[in-house]
Amino acid sequence: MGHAEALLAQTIELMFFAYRDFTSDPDAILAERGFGRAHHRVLHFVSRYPGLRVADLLEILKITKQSLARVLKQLIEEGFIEQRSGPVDRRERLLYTTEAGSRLARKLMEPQLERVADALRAAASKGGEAVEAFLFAMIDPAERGRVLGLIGRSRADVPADEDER
Amino acid sequence: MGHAEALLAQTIELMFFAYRDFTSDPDAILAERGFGRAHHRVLHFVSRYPGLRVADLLEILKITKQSLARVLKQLIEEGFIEQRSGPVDRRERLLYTTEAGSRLARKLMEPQLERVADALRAAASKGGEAVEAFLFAMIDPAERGRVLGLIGRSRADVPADEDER
DNA sequence: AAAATATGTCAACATGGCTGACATAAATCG
DNA sequence: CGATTTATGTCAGCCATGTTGACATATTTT
Repeated sequence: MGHAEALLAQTIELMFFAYRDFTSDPDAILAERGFGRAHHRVLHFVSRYPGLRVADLLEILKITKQSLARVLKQLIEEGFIEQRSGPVDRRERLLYTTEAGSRLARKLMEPQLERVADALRAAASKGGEAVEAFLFAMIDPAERGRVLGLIGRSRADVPADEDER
Repeated sequence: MGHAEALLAQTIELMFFAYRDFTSDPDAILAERGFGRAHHRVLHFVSRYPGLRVADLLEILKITKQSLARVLKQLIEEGFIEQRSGPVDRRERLLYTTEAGSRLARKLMEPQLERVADALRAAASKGGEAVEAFLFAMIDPAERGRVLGLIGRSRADVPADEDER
């Protein structure tokens, strides 16, 4: 594996780690309510884009109607999302969050906002290295040493000045 | 939601889209062999970090021993990964890819390498906007219009000059 | 010799993907 | 108008992959 490719492979791994930790905060909150990550995704997009149709959600999430129906049904039954018929095309069911839904969506997004804000701040000054710095900073602070330790095992040119910020 | 926060929320969504598509290429290859994403993760890390212990994998993947054992067992039985006892501590089982395992890991990584390389190229010149450009470029080209269309619905300051590269 | 550690294994369960078939209502087309 | 297409819902059932908790074994450490 060449030098350039090793850098790319590292970025692949940073993607994994960043996403792993990016989802961990909301997961913890969801578990308290008996919801899962699938509920979060639906609630998030409906909250951010009110009036979304079922078909829109299917395209966004890239899941099947059945998978979506399961979680959407629960969110509706438990009063987090409500539907209205499309004013022009009455076959469409437009999705909106209820007051409770908005609150939960907000609560779930909060730790992610903070994580992303921190990561962007860490990446801002870095110019060309902005991306790696960003993804690295997305990883739990407590986990960064471990990730560096692992990544450092395969190669030399790790952003070692980046640790434990 | 303030202006700055809307930008952050967009980045959260880009993280989702980028990861969604980042995993889609290997998923398709894995499906042919009856493997899933979990197999990929194990194979990838063992391939990149030969001699990894089971405990290391557990920490990296943040899954339980049982979840790991299931897929690891299959990878070993089907001849993609082999174990050797630790030379110093014989309780440890050090994991290595076989020749077939290396080939598969390589094949799975290839589309991701390409995607990341493209995305980094797209982000390189962008300075402060490097991160968004990177994540955006991680999304399937065919999907970018849809994502822009969606994201454009909530806000104005979208990187609209970024589309269909 | 006892305790701690690394790993494996079992049973059981939950979530969230999937397929394929079929139903309904509404819109659109010829 | 009648036929077709579209948007959505729903059912049964399957599979992958996450979970817990208990327990077994070999090996190392104390």
